[in-house]
Amino acid sequence: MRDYIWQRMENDQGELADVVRSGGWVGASSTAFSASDWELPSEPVVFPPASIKDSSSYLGDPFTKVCDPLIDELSGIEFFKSRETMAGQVKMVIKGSDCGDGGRFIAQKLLMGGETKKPFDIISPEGDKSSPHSPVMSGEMMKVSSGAVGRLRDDGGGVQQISSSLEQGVQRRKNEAKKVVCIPAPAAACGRPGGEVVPCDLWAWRKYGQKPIKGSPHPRGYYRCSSSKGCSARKQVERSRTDPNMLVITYTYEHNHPWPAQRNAHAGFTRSQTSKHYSTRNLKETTRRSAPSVKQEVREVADKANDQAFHRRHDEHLISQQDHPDNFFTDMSVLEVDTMNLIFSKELTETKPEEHGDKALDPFSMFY
DNA sequence: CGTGTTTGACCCGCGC
DNA sequence: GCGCGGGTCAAACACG
Repeated sequence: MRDYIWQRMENDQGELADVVRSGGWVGASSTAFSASDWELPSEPVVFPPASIKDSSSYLGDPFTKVCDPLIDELSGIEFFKSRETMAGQVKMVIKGSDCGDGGRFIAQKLLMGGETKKPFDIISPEGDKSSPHSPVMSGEMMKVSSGAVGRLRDDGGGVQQISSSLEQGVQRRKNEAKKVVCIPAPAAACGRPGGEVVPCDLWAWRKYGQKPIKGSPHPRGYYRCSSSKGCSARKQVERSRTDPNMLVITYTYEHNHPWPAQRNAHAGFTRSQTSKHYSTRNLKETTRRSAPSVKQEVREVADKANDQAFHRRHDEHLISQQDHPDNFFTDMSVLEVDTMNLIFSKELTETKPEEHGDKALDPFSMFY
């Protein structure tokens, strides 16, 4: 069983940094918050690291109910957060990432916006009783910087109610809680100077602007969440100046609504992926298929495959719930990852059969 | 009609 | 105060 370990720390200046440790989290030093901090280890992390059992800062087994499990509504994968007494530190264990790319996907997914919550509410011992299906979102991991706390937007009228304080107004952009994700640029976007093929991240985004950036040959695209009216979540997409093959996605603000059960703006997804300028009509026709029906069908196929895989493993005595409940549990999570693989494979098969066929896809590829 | 993108104009923070 | 550069607005348009 392998897992990534995610750590968010606060440095001496009160700034938050996110660190992914490939060799254990204990003693990890905080770093400046930059795009590179979000890079995931090339190799999955074996959990628990050998050092962790001897660490006084390790508060318990995150794979037990000591920590509140958080369930990703879409994939069903459970995540666990481990708490730590030291102020300003939050640790998260991403469970069930058996394969490197699978874990990579999951970790990426965690960065994609979040439900609006008070900082660190989600890691209270009691959990979030009001939201039994609390999806794991980046916002829950993010401690909003001091300048952003209390600055709200009016969801109803759509009128932004940024503080009228001059001091806070000046700091509006300065103290914005941001998350930066670096991902490989979709192949289709390579060599395309005029725009980007924006990776899909399950939220619905609407592009509202694009600007050429000084010093960069590539423009920056501005997107806002279109899943919910009044949601202030934003993201910016641009190519890395140092590595044009990488996309730098910056998330600002947080989603003020749960993860959309159905991607209501699936049309947006398909249009962004199959821009009218760069796609064929056939591709657009296939992707226009209604999202709910596809998703339901995919889910059934995935569940069926999941059941078969489970019974096969069980029959082969690879796992035993009675003798090794923990192993049983973790293996189930692995199966859920497999399920996710099937889902994404199915979806892409629906849209691009000539490219993907029935081959199971790397779940990370759904960002393309 | 409701979703989206495009794009020029405008706003605003920030350095000088 | 001024100008630059980044971020946002909103009208026009595309699409099914």
